[in-house]
Amino acid sequence: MTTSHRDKKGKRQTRQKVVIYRTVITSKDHPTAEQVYERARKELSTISLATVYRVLKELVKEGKISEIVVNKQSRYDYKTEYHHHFVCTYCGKIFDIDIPICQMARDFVEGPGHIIENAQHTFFGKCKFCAEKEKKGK
Amino acid sequence: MTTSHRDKKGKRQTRQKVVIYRTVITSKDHPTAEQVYERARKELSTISLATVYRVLKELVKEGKISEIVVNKQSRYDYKTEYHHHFVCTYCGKIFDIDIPICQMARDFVEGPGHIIENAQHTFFGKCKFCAEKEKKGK
DNA sequence: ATAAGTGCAAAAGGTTTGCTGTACT
DNA sequence: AGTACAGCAAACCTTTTGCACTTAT
Repeated sequence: MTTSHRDKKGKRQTRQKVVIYRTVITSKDHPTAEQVYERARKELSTISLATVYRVLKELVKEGKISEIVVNKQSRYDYKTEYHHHFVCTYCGKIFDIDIPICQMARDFVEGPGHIIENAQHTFFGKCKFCAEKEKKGK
Repeated sequence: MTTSHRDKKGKRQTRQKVVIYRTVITSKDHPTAEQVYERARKELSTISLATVYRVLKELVKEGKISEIVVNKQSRYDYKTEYHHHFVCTYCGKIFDIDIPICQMARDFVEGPGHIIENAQHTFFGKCKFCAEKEKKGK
């Protein structure tokens, strides 16, 4: 029996998947699907946006990358451990807030009997850099 | 000087606004814009969806209602005090989790100098009722 | 009277999908 | 060989917008 490049579910290894995965893993700025597409295109110019969407969704389901939603738009994150985000509504940048979900919040959800499977905790506001820029501007 | 029904910004009081506001205030289930539209239509059948969208946005900006986003779709909430939400991914129901933002999380954001203006903290999972239903089903 | 607001239909923006052809195993 | 996958364009769904008409003040 030869070594198979196909996973348990019959998924195949394609050039597109490799490029998309590498693109996300090397992007530290929470890119949108469109941005992943633009970056992946530099390596594989014939790739299509539909494929990018399909592969991103597959990678998320497999737990290889994670997805966050900001302004009703998906963004992809090479970090898969849970963390919060801070979104600057002035410059658009997204900052990782590396803390787990607060235990009290968790208790308030699980206390009534709900089962947490996922969470998304996002803060919005003015980032340090935009705040400084504004101060100087005056 | 007569008492004006117009607020500071020259906003007028219309039947549409009154109906939409009342609809949200009396809806305890975090309705979508479409649901607000359907409900408002029972009182004012000629109202349009565009007006519902415009008025909801205005009410949110004025702080009279609040908006949460679930699955990239806006939902409206009569409660304006901050709270978290739990979304059941099995039945779609949304539950209020009445706790403020954890102080530690806040400190982790403000520590580096960011300024929090808003937040949205959502949990996803299986609600108490769906969990019970499943247990009985076996 | 006049400017804000409404309704309608079209457009926008992000994402998904059907189909046909391609390529991994 | 046979099935999973890719590319393309069309469809989708929610939300926004331009325009002409209406209405609150």
